[in-house]
Amino acid sequence: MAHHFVTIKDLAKALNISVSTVSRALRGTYDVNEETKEKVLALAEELHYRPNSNARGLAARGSTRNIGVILPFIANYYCSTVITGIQEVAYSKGYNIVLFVTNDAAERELSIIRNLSMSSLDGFLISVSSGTDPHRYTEEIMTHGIPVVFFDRVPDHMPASKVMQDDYNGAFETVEHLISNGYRQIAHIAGPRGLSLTEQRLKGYLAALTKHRIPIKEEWIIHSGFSQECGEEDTRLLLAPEEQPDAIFAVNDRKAIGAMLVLKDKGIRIGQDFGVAGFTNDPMSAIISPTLTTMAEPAFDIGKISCELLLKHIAKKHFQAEDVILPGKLIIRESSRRRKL
Amino acid sequence: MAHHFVTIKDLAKALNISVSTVSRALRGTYDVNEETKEKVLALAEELHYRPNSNARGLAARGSTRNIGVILPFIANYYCSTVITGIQEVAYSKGYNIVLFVTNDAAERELSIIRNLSMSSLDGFLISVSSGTDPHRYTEEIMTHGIPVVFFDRVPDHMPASKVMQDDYNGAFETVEHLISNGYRQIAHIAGPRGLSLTEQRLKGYLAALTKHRIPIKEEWIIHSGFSQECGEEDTRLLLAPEEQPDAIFAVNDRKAIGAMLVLKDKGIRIGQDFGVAGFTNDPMSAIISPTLTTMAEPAFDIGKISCELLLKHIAKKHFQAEDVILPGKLIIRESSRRRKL
DNA sequence: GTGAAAGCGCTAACAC
DNA sequence: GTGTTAGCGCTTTCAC
Repeated sequence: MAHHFVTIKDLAKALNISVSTVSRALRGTYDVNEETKEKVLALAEELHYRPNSNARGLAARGSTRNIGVILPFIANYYCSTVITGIQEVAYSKGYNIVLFVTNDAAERELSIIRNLSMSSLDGFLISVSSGTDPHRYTEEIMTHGIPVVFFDRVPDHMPASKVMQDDYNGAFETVEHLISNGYRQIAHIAGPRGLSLTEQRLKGYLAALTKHRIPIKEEWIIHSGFSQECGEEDTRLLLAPEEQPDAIFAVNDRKAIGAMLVLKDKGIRIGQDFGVAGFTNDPMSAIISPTLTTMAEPAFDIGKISCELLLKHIAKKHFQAEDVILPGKLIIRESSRRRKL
Repeated sequence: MAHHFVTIKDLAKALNISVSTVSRALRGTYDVNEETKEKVLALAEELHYRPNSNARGLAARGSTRNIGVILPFIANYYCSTVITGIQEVAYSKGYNIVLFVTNDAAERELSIIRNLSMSSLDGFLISVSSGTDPHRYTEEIMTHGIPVVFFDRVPDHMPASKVMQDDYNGAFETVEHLISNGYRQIAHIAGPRGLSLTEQRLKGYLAALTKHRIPIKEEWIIHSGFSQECGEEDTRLLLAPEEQPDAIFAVNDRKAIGAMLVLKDKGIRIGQDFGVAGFTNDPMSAIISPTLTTMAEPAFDIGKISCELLLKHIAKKHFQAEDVILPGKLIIRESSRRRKL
């Protein structure tokens, strides 16, 4: 399979000029005769010349046009939409994306990072896994001076750019919406502890209750994973005691849907008797019946902007870390529309 | 940013041996003194040595440990699950995946392939886009002798390995299930023409009708895209004329869900009055009410097996193209359970 | 404006 | 079993 690709040497030989001129012409460096340049480009086109990115990356630590994306999952609406956004920008700028999935496991995440061939990647887009010790990143990646942008699940106290949705205000607005629709006993089924996203949404929830002078009940705040099953379990726990909530604000739509399934199973009328609101705007939320009120996250834009920011960092050697916070949008649906009281 | 990574030269110098010995020790070639080998490995570990994959790929056309994955979308259940399967195998074998998304547009697909730096990828996993001319692939990729495995959306008459679900039998079984539950006027909302997946599911549908001596009505077979909106449109078209079907077999779950939304909107009782069945087993199908009967596709396994096959091809120079067809599993839910007649 | 040549980090003959 | 050396394809001084 020792197939020979066209190289700049081939072009140089055919045109009877030197490889360096070909190289310069190909990359559009200015001090090249317009005429030779065009000849080179034409021949390259004709012969289907493709630069060898290994050689390019190797020579003088040049750009490899590859960026690494490290995230916990891909098989869910939010993550795959973020990647679509990343991909859109990367494609338009001629970058390839190299995908690493951690399965939300800290060890796997670390092993991936440890075994990374940094030299072949120009930068990283990272969404950290749940139990991660983010300071490992400083050690492992950032000491190499490779640009990193964190998105969605960002670590605290990290001198790197971050792109995220407005978790705090999103939660605040959603809970306030529940309150304004007459629900008072609002529980929160939260994400895993230690994730800033979990913390911020919890804070938003607490702030909304406080603002409306609704007492906070610790036992109505349950931390667990992000899955639908976790949502189901949390909800069963909430419904077990004598005193029950009359609404649930879930950290994401999958958990909200889990909650709804349990509520429906118990014959509780969602909307009328019990309010439910989620976070994400997963297409499922518009399919389930009753439809689910949710704080829509700008997933595509998170991906797009993260990638743009990273590319900016890659372009200029000494960049300033930047934080970008994108607003969400409350989508009001049936699950929170209490019948006139 | 001119950061210096540890190289084999550094290791060689520190150990006072030659680079070739280091190189051999690192890759576990056998004719190396056990003792020196261990010393090298220990030092490499200590100094956090990482092989430079550019150099590796460049030198003697060695393996780059990168595989390219080209597919139409990622933001849906099926595709993202396939990628998860691919990723699982790639990770365990030390391969990276480089992702290319065509947005199901033939021009973009072609442009991606045209601009690929083949030299940095050891092989390709491809699911073709809708309007594609698959013979372009022969020309563009396969002439280079790079291993390719097609999955899910595979082109016909291509001398390459293919991994797919059993579309024909899956459709056949699903339609037969509808028939056995008393539905007789079964329409098919199909995928875009020209895709083997579309053709096979259509053939399965036709075969089931034929077997049960149910006349085929051309006007009850509608081709369009794969989206939920397409499902809605197709269904409106089907319900417009005087004579209407009493069941719909959809090429995928998103279209089936689109159909259900229209049916529900018209007050038609799904299950009792009208049967619906899909294909995929998207989690949505278990969420929608009534729940959707569907032919579950082995998405994760499609990814896993495709990747294993590709890696096998990469390992042995002269491989035989292989076809793998994975069975689906009918998941019977409420949308096809006709009340006792 | 262009060419010659060095070298990026690694592998694979080829010697010994 | 180990060292020497010649590239892989490209970029980039440094001459001219």
